Amino acid sequence: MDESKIVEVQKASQLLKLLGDKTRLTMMKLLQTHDCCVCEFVEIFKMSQPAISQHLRKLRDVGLVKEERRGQWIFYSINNKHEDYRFVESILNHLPEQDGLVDELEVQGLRISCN
Amino acid sequence: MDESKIVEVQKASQLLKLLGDKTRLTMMKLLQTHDCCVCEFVEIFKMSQPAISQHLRKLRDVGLVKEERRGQWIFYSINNKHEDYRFVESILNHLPEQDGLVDELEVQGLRISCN
DNA sequence: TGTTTATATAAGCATATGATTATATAATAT
DNA sequence: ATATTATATAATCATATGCTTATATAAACA
Repeated sequence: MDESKIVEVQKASQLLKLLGDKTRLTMMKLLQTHDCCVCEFVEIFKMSQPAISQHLRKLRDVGLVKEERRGQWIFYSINNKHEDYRFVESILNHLPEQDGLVDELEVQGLRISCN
Repeated sequence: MDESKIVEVQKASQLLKLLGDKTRLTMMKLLQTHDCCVCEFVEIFKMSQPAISQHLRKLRDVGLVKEERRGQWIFYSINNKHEDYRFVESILNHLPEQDGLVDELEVQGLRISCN
């Protein structure tokens, strides 16, 4: 009752279903602190490139993430302008940091950075 | 980061998947304020009794709800002792009250009350 | 220009999900 | 004891989901 922003049940269940997948939920948590490109996700999740692309598409289709080309890579980032961003954020804030996953990439020299 | 209780991603995604269904999410929101029996849900959701029973079973299987027999009815209630109750609660708190659904039952004389 | 690299999309497939119908169980009412 | 009422479970089925493989696209590079 005290929560800042009200989300209609229909909308909320749609968002929860999207987040109700381990891969996508981890992606979102990661994106809270790091923009990532597709190939980084492929490494992190040890999952095929199409599989990753398809998860990102679902997140993008509802506007939870944005894509932006940087050089030869396409980077994904959290869309904090999303109408229900506060709702999503409050969920992600209950999850443990996933920075370790990105750190591993760094160690392996697989982290993409193009600023 | 400021959220009280940390939920592992695996566990969180499982819970979110459960809540990522309009019927179950509404059930949980309703149960925040009213214990309900199966036949009330059947009326509220205009859904078959087995369909309702199966949704409740999923919620019960992960311990989000408890069941208790009262006379000829079996009432369901929120299990606020659930390990991740705070997490779930914080989600439900973003949703609009669903009391109207129970009020309708009352009007139709279909509200079950046995105290 | 042609090749490589990064990503997206399409088609196909196995499994998961949510509903239905039919039936079982268990308490209540007659 | 039997019938009724409330609920659960099982079997079935259509649709959704998430992955794979194959292919398209589009920028970067030689």
